[in-house]
Amino acid sequence: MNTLFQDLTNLLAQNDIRPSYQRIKILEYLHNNHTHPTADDIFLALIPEIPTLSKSTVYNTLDLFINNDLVKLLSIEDTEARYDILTNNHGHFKCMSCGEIYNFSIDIDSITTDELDDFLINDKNVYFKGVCPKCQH
Amino acid sequence: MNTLFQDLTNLLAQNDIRPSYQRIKILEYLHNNHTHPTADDIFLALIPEIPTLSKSTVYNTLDLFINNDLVKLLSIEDTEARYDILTNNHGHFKCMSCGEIYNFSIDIDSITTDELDDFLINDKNVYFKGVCPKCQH
DNA sequence: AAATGACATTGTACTTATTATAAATTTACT
DNA sequence: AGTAAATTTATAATAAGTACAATGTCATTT
Repeated sequence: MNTLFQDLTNLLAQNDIRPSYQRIKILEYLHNNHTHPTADDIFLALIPEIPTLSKSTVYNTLDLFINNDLVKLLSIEDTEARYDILTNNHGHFKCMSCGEIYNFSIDIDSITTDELDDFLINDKNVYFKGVCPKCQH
Repeated sequence: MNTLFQDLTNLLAQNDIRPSYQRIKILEYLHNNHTHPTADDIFLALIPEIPTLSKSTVYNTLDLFINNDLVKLLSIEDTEARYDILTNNHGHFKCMSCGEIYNFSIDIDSITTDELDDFLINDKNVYFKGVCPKCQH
């Protein structure tokens, strides 16, 4: 059958999150689309399959995933939040011309400073901005 | 007299920005307050001195400063934009408990990857999130 | 298997940061 | 001083996100 669906169901259960259809579908979308979607992107993508889906559910579910470290919130975009399923360390580059957000691999753990020795660090982000190759002419 | 006022006036003139009273005052506030203020913080701080000040002017002026590389836009905060007068390389730490944003020195130039060789990089940001010493108990 | 209570989803209304726009004011220049 | 351009202001519009109450769903107990 659909083993991804089953895997994601298990992943949710492992995190003590009741694997509702909406939650699995949202997680599945994030798993299949590493495009740093907005909440609205996710909503619009799923509405054909789940016509009753509410935006509140999308927001609630994303918050739930963030609090359980399944999903990471990106603040690279000024106007609206973007979401990224949690993967290995990587930075994000935003093209100021076309708006696309690219991943690039980087060892974020190695970025450190003894000025923060007394701080509890839960999350590290590296954001670059500029112009991507496609937009350089 | 007030030499800072004069210095900031000159700084604006050097960047081909007409040094209006509002612009100088907004720049002065950012110079004196490295607190990563929101547009509203700036507006509320200046309204006693400039009763006619409009929020549009604050937004317009901040955009102008950003486009002239006098001010940097921080996207560490999800809900509203924060502004930082341009200084040396440093990262930002946001305490998720009290919301305060701390600076820490870091050599951002040394963060690089050959994956972005063909990208034009204009801006690099390092954001950490966690709990500051004051809030750890 | 029905009842119960907890949890999840939905829809609506609301809040609020930001943007757009047009009018009014100020400034620079002839 | 008069005029055009730049700047500021005020208001209205946009849109992301939140709050909340009502509805629906699920799991467990009896």
